[in-house]
Amino acid sequence: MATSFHNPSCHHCKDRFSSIFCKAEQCNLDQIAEAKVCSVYRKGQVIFHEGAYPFGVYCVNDGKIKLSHSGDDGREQIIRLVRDGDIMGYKALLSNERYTATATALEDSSICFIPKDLFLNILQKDASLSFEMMRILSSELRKAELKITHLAQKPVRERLAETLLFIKETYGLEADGHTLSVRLSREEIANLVGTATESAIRLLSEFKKDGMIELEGKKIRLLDLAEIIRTANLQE
Amino acid sequence: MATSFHNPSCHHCKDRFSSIFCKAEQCNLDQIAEAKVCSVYRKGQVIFHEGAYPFGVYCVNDGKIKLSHSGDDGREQIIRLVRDGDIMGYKALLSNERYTATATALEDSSICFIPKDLFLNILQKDASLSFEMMRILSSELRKAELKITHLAQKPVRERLAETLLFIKETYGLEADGHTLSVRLSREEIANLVGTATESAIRLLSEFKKDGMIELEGKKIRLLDLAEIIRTANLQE
DNA sequence: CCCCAATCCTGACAAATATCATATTCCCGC
DNA sequence: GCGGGAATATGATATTTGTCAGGATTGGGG
Repeated sequence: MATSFHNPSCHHCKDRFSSIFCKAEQCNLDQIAEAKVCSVYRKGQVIFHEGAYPFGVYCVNDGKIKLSHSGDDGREQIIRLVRDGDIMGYKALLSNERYTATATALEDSSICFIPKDLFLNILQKDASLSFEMMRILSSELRKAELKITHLAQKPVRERLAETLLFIKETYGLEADGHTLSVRLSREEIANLVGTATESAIRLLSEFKKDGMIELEGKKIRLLDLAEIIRTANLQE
Repeated sequence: MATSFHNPSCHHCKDRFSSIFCKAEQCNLDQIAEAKVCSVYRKGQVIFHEGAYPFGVYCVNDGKIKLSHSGDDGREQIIRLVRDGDIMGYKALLSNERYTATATALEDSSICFIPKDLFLNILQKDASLSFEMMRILSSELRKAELKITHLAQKPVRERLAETLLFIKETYGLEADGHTLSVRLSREEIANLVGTATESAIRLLSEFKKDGMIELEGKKIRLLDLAEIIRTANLQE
């Protein structure tokens, strides 16, 4: 199981201005800070499992997480990349159903857990918090619908380029200004794009040959951003 | 433009127990009933356009609506089918951005319009309403993520069978217990499945040959539901 | 440091699906 | 009821993408 340690204060959390709690009322933040439990998960560890019942929401203090569906034939589909300040597990909680996705740490991560009753309770009382929750849900829904359209209409090549840009937007670049600051396996990239691993590998090689990117193990350096954007063929 | 007529009362609306407003407080319902404008849209008419700014939410009193993205090359992707009691246009409103989808009437429909300020205002005050809003958003998000996984992993044949079941779940059957009670063009079905029109037509013909369905113009009769479910290959 | 299992890569091939072309049918307005 | 344009249907073909196979590389644990 994950190691848990003394709770860091929510009031000094580095994500307090960007997370869902940025507009929550002070007294509610106090309650959350009191009740939450913060744990460290190692790379590869599962935070929650598809099919399990939720007992609260998770708020990422520091780390990178993937949320994925396990498809019929067992193939994984990554549906979201989670970063510092993001919460996860809220969908299941709000609709009072089981998790539809599995959360797995992409690297060692420290994650706070907020018990269900408290979270729902505060959500009822705090209009700012619940409005922020709706804003997040709307934005996720918008992204999901766009992804549906692209999956249905765009070829793998364009989707791969788009995925590289998406990873960059989500986790940013390393100090060199080019390297994606997350290490994903080719299979994970394929499961993000929605294609076969071999196709992802092949296209990454092509991108490299065309000078758009540079590959070094799991490091991916974006060399020609303009060309990647062009390849992604975004219109909206 | 759509014909508008004297507002029907929200308190006697046939959808008042199933819509988002089912748990709203009485006084807020009064305000909405007061301010809303109900209009009739003819089949094919657009209720709102992708790219436009929202001025309120729409609540379907009676009718059938499709919400669709217009993809890069102009091909349409249908992302939602809307029925009596559903609301639409809330995503854009909540995130204060422009519509990302176009709403088009699939048949003559009467639709109520609730002004933005009032809706947002009541959402702030009425915890039950905002909780219901979150529940709806969660459920839509869940469906969208499932659709992403299926688009990425399931062949067209399975997705078409699934789409037929989805249409049945959404709009139900006619009195005969077999005919889908909505008329969609083959192209619309294809745009729901996420495939080429010809592929949808071809597979529908196969389904017919296999005795799963019966086709008569735009009427689709589901004859062998068990076999359709088997073909859809649902696991979750 | 070395080995073994994972992962990554590449080619050949097969399958799924889209595209193009062409009937055929349907349905709407006159 | 009768054109005519749109929607539907079907075949031929091209393209995209997935699958399978085998080899190269890598990285983590002993």
